[in-house]
Amino acid sequence: MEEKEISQAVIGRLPRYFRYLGELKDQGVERISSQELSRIMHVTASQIRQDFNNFGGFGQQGYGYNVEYLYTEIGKILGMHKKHNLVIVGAGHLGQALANYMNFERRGFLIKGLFDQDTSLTGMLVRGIPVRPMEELENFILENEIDIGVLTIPKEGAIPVSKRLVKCGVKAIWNFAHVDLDVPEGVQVENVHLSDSLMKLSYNITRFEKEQR
Amino acid sequence: MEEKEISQAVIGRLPRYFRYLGELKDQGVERISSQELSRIMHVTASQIRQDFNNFGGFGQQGYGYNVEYLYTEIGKILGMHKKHNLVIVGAGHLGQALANYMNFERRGFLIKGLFDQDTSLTGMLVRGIPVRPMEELENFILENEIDIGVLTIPKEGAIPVSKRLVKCGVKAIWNFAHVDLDVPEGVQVENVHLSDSLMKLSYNITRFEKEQR
DNA sequence: TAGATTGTTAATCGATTAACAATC
DNA sequence: TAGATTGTTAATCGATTAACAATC
Repeated sequence: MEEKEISQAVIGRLPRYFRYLGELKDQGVERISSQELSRIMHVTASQIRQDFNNFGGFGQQGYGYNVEYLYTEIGKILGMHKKHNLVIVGAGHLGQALANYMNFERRGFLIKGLFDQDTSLTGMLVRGIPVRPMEELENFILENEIDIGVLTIPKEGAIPVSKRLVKCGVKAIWNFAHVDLDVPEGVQVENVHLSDSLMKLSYNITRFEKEQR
Repeated sequence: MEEKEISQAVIGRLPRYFRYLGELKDQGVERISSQELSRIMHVTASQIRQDFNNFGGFGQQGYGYNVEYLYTEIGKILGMHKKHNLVIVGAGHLGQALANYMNFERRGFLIKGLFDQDTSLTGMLVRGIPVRPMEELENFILENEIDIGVLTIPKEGAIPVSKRLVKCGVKAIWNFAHVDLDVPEGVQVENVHLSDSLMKLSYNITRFEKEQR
């Protein structure tokens, strides 16, 4: 059974489908056609059908898609039925903000540990999780079956820490540091470069003002 | 003089060029060829030349690109020479983390105000900026020439607040709330959906594990 | 059965890569 | 001038949209 490669363009749209289907489900909507979903989400019906069909036939001709079923299936594709154990490296403002964000826990992303180079923070509790010193990182990862490392440290420290994470076998890094990581094949990296996002915003503001003239 | 539309794919790459060129500049590198940059950034030289040529000829045949000049020009394209005034709506952990992040200020994104529905936070200082009650939002935006509204509130409140921001004439919204905003043409929106980003990570972990089997 | 809507193939569009003439 | 490398055109590739036969 050949597994075809799904493009990252499609993957990138799945969380949004998942969100809309969750909302429809909560509203008690039972079934939906690609056309109706198209109208709500402002994407073409054709794209919706193509996207879903990458994973097999979720719908039924003449009927549409069962909202609850589709929601569950997309959740499975995204791995939402699994639990992931996280450590956050960098207990500054951003690291603390992420540690405090309950919604990740609801989705199965469990924050198990918080680490910081600054030993004056050691022992501080963030939502009940104590900050630990960097020396304990390796042991903690191994003992707690950590999947995902979150980097919320300045760019200078990010590369060496990413190497330590990889060496302990984490499967993925969620990188908020403003630097590109170089990890071995098979270690997943998802970058959240906030300043890049602001720069795009800045560009688009200027572009629109130019268009008006 | 016809301004050609630049694709968002290109725009999305500009901040990364800007970052690498800044680093090269700091290292004292004077000139660089598309081929060399290609090797460093892991993109094709052809793409680099195509991207830059969207904005006119920055290079010189037989020589390459002057790093400092190219850095400055891309900065201008991104609007990095301009200042933007921001308000953050939602003074929770994430809002505070963003308010504390100095690097945005360095890039000309000046955080002028912080707002929160919870009046028990009113007056609290975050990096010297007092938290204000929501009633003051409109006047504050008008008086301080606010460009950009940042939404760091739960999704329930995001849409009404976005409408208030738009009504006061903000040019752009940086949206951290997990909901799609519906704004008039010309108002720029940049979404940072952190949980979507985590879901992609989760998908890619599972995908890789499947491939191995 | 008739109507609706999927699943899927074909057509189009846009983005990336390759090639090379222009030129420093 | 010869060598290097851009700017730009052409070729390729992939993603999106359109169309429609299959089927519930």
